[in-house]
Amino acid sequence: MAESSKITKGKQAIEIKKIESENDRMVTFSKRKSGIFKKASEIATLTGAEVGVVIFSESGKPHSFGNPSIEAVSNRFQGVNPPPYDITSHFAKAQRQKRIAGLNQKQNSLLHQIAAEKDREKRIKVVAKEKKTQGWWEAPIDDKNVKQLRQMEATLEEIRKTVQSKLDQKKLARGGASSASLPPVNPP
Amino acid sequence: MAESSKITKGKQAIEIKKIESENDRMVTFSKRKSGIFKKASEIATLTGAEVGVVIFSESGKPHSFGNPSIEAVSNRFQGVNPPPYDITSHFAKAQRQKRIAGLNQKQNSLLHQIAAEKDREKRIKVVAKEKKTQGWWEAPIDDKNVKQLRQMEATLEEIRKTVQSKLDQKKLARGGASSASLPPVNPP
DNA sequence: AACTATTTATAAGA
DNA sequence: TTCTTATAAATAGTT
Repeated sequence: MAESSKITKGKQAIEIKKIESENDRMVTFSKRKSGIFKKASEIATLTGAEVGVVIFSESGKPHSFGNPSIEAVSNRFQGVNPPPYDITSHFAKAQRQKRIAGLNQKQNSLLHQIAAEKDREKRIKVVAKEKKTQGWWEAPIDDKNVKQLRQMEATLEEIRKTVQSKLDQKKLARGGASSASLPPVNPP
Repeated sequence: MAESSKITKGKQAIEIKKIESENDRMVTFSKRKSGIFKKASEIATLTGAEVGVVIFSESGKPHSFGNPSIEAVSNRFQGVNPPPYDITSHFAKAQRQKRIAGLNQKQNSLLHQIAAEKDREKRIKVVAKEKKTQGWWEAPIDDKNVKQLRQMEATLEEIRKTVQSKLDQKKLARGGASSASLPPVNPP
């Protein structure tokens, strides 16, 4: 057939090196992330393996996938994993009540900690800006630390939301592999 | 050409469900594991992401891949990623390496800890079934969130220490009205 | 482990 | 973001 009859060039081989265009980079990230998560899911199903994948996008946003692999690496960030255990017994119910109470405590604790960490981040920034006079005996501070803190905050925030959600529902529905990605957290 | 001239059937679509034959399962595991690691490597290079993958084969053996390294990714998650930039002082560099070495010694790779945790988890479940009078923090049977929270708390605590250390060194204690030290984390 | 014949993933484009 | 198309890449079945 004539070349001109082709609608698109279709997939072309690309060199495996950082994609220059930021937009293309993000598109590729999104597509390939899905691909990897799918593959991870498949190897788990096909071979009975347990899999955990964590990807920090360039912006520092965490994306993860975990197969039902009990808790292992499982969606610790997203917390979308449901416990498929029956809670029919009277005893189990009581047990659950206890746990919820515990989560409530932790909820408060988490909020407090998040706030505290954010406050510390600010102070780190200040210190970093004034580090001109830093002496050799002082531990260097750089932007990397701030970035890491943000990641931790984002992760914490996601877990917090999950916990909050459970508290709101007051129930642990089963469901399984919901979407692996989620609408992450507020950037600075 | 005649169909019979084909040497093999080539790749055939398969259903995504556990492969019955143990041998086939292992072969598939091996092939797909390689595929996933390759994909993980590529997304990291192409998009500048950081990736960590852990796969527990059916036999329980952990296989991991990480870019920059599985340790780096998991350490980053724990907030102790070594920041290798703009070092103005030769001595500061050494000093920091010291500190990082210390932290690394105290903290094992998160992902590998999880590997070890798998076994413990099973035992906990067994115990939980027999002793149903435990508190929620004792990880009763189906709670994944508690574990997540505890992990996060531990991580936070590490970051806190690091940050606190830096602040102390900076003598930037500031009338620190903000949160005191967050201590509890672990219930009696 | 190597080899095909196909299926699957995905780069480009819309 | 989601869909389509053409093609590159991965891999199931075989040797």
